[in-house]
Amino acid sequence: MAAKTAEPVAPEQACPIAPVVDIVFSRWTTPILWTLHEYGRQRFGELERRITTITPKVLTQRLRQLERDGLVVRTYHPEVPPRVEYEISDLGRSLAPLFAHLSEWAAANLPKVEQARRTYDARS
Amino acid sequence: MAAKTAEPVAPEQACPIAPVVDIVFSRWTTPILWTLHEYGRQRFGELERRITTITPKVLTQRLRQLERDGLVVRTYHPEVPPRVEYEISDLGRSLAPLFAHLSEWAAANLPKVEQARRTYDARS
DNA sequence: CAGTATCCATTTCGATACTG
DNA sequence: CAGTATCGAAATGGATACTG
Repeated sequence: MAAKTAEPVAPEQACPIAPVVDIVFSRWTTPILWTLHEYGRQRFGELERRITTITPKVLTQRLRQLERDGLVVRTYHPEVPPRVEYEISDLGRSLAPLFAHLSEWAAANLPKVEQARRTYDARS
Repeated sequence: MAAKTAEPVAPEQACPIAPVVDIVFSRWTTPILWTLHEYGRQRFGELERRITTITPKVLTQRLRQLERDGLVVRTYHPEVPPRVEYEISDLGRSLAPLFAHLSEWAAANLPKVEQARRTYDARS
């Protein structure tokens, strides 16, 4: 908090949480993780139906990313027709308290954000 | 967690934290909030130098958004040359515990994510 | 100093069609 | 069923130059 002169730092170092934000809060990841946490192990099509506005292409991309990061486990059953199941991993589940914390902040403060927006939009 | 049949819900409703994610974790917001929290009230140019890779255009856009959402306070001093100061608001400061929580998760689990990536990239 | 304006590159997205 | 391929639209971002 001291008023030092501005000393440049690497973009990621300017914010220690930047890396985790990229992993956990990139587009579509929270709806996917939330759905997997809420409804348990499920198939590609179920996810697709529950997250109504996502397209299969994007859903695949995001699931691959989450799988690569170890937050989601993909299980392929070589049957005909093929069956694939996705579930949240232990690592993914470890985010639950964080998401709960976020929910609490939202409940307490989202109305304030909305009020701030109304005030801002009203002036000017 | 029950295995109901997939019932479509609105995209935001598929994930209750989606709205707050948009507000708090959209691009550049965490580096900006972090810098304001870390170094206190400061001018546009200081922010620009500390967050080395951001351009003035984008910095302005994000600061406006944060101001509108009530997370940042902008103070204009009508002098010559003009002086503008930005500081984090009480609402913005209320995110500190959440960011700390995120830091803790990162410290404990980022290595696991990196390991998962190495494993994933090694196969296939 | 604190931005704007403009132009352009890149990424991301959605729609659609197709396949093992 | 669980994706992939392809295309084009759109949002976003960066570089640069300029201004009250």
